Amino acid sequence: MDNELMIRDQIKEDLEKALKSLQIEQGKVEVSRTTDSRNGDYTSNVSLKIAGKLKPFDVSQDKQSPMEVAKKITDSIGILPHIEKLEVKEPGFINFFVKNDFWQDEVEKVLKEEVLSLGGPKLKIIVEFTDPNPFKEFHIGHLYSNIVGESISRLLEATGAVVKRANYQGDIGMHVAKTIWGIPKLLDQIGEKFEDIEKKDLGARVFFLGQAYSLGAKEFEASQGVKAEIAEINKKIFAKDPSVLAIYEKGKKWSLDYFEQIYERLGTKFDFYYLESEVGEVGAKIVREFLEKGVFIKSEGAIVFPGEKYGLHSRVFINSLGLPTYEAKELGLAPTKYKDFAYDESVIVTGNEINDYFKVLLAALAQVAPELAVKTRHISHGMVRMPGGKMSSRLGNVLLGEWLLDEAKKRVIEAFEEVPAEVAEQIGVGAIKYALLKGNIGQDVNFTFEEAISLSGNSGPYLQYAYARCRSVLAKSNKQHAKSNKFDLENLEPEESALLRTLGHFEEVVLDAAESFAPSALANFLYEAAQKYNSLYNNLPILKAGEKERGRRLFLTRATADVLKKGLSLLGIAAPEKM
RNA sequence: GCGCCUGUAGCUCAGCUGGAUAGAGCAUUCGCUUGCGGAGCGAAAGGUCAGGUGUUCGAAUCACCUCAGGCGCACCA
Repeated sequence: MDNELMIRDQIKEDLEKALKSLQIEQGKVEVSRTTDSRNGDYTSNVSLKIAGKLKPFDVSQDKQSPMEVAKKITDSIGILPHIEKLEVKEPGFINFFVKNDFWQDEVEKVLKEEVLSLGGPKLKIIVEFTDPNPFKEFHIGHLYSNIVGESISRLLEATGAVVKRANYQGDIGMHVAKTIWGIPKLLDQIGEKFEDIEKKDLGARVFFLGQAYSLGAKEFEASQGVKAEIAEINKKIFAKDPSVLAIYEKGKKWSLDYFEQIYERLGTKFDFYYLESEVGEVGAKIVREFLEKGVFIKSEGAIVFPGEKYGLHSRVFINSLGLPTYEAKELGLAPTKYKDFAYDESVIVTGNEINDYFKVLLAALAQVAPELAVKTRHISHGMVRMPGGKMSSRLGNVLLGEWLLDEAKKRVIEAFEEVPAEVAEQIGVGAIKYALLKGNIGQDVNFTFEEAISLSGNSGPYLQYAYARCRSVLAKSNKQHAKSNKFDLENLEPEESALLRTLGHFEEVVLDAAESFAPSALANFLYEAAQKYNSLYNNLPILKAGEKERGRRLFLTRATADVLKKGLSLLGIAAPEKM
């Protein structure tokens, strides 16, 4: 998009101008998309809002009627370039009907762009997401975080921002100590030696670590003695004690290599990796420095941030052993990121179970680095729930991210006939991504394979199928027709008009989705577009239509394919040509 | 106990910076193929927007209360 305003904003400006010329004071004018095409393309409720506050033009009345105000406004607006007609409707809405050729131009603009670019400010934004922990499982929560973070990153890029992806991995802390404590115990239980484990493939090795963690975590809670042993191991890990170092380094590498395999499947490439072991000391230093300034206080041998002062709760930043907790590490992470990339905005995507914790953290950050705190934005997502109960890595009944991907692919292969493995992967991963992104990210998702894959309806495969169908129609068309853009826009069939208008809103929807960090807004828009195309496809001939209609419908087919492909890509979903 | 989030059709969810007749998908019932991919399309049926009070010309949307569920509340992350 060039510097031109979006039509919605143009209408807004026109309304504001009209109000000014009528000498009506009104701060914000709202213009929104209509839900019913009979009411035009855009509507404003401005006269309803202001009528009650205005002095009557006519002294015989004690109030302005919204209808009258709306009429005065529309008279004052006059004729606008892209507007077919203006209408005032009870009880006082002003409806704008946009010309067909404007929508055609909008759609063509999108078609011309290789990559969608809304030409917004080139903000520097760092987006942190996924954040799995070495020595623990990569579970479906991490998968969700990755899918949300990747989509948000792509949406922000589309607006013109320069986005860097960051991944923060907890390679040090109590969970690591629990795993390392659990390793020899687990080896005993299964009657194997560490050397045996080393010979296994990567997935099996990482699975072993997860089991060891689960064992350690269980015993940690069950026994005071074990608790002390694990705390001791934790101290040794921080001190890089030779008795634990070798196994620590090996386990860490296994985990990180394994995570990398999953990122590749998901289509994420991180620009920065941060490890807790690296930012821990930075954070601890900050805490000690601000302990003297009174931001932090000592309590029961630990250093805590007194959150109650800010209407929150207190949290430990440095524990009584002198080791930084996650909180202190996170405090060190903010300036470390900034050193790598002087961001305008820092977005952190996590599960919503740590919302309150994050508020405390941001309050602490506001004390030690206010300039960074104001740039930081926490986006949280809900839990992925599957029929069959809760998951907990502590109890060892966690659902692995890799399992979800494999299972989806397997089911795609079963359900589809003769689908190449590569396409099955794209459909499977796309199905999962779409299922997780089509709802509000802040809420929990009830995930079922049936809904995500095998059923029709609002699903990834439905959108991919619509795309593949468009490609198929285009492949069978005369190429010259498919490329000509000039055609008759008079007497559009309802299906054509509805589709053209929907597609024309693409950029507006992407912008809104990016601004509100809501991939679901885009997902639902794409579904609407696919539905409208399918409706046209089923009700009107395309290739066998008359000359005039064929050109027009092929253009719409091409535009639908393009919007679906670009839109799905912003959700991180591939669009196979055939499926 | 305190804090945050959630409650919309049988089920899963959109809609929430107040606006026009509350929308989809699944499931149920009926229909559409001598045509471009039927994994599709069309239609029917399905609602006390948890309940109550308030604010407003107008409330699913805002405020307050009640009920129900989820999550969190100091040395895990």
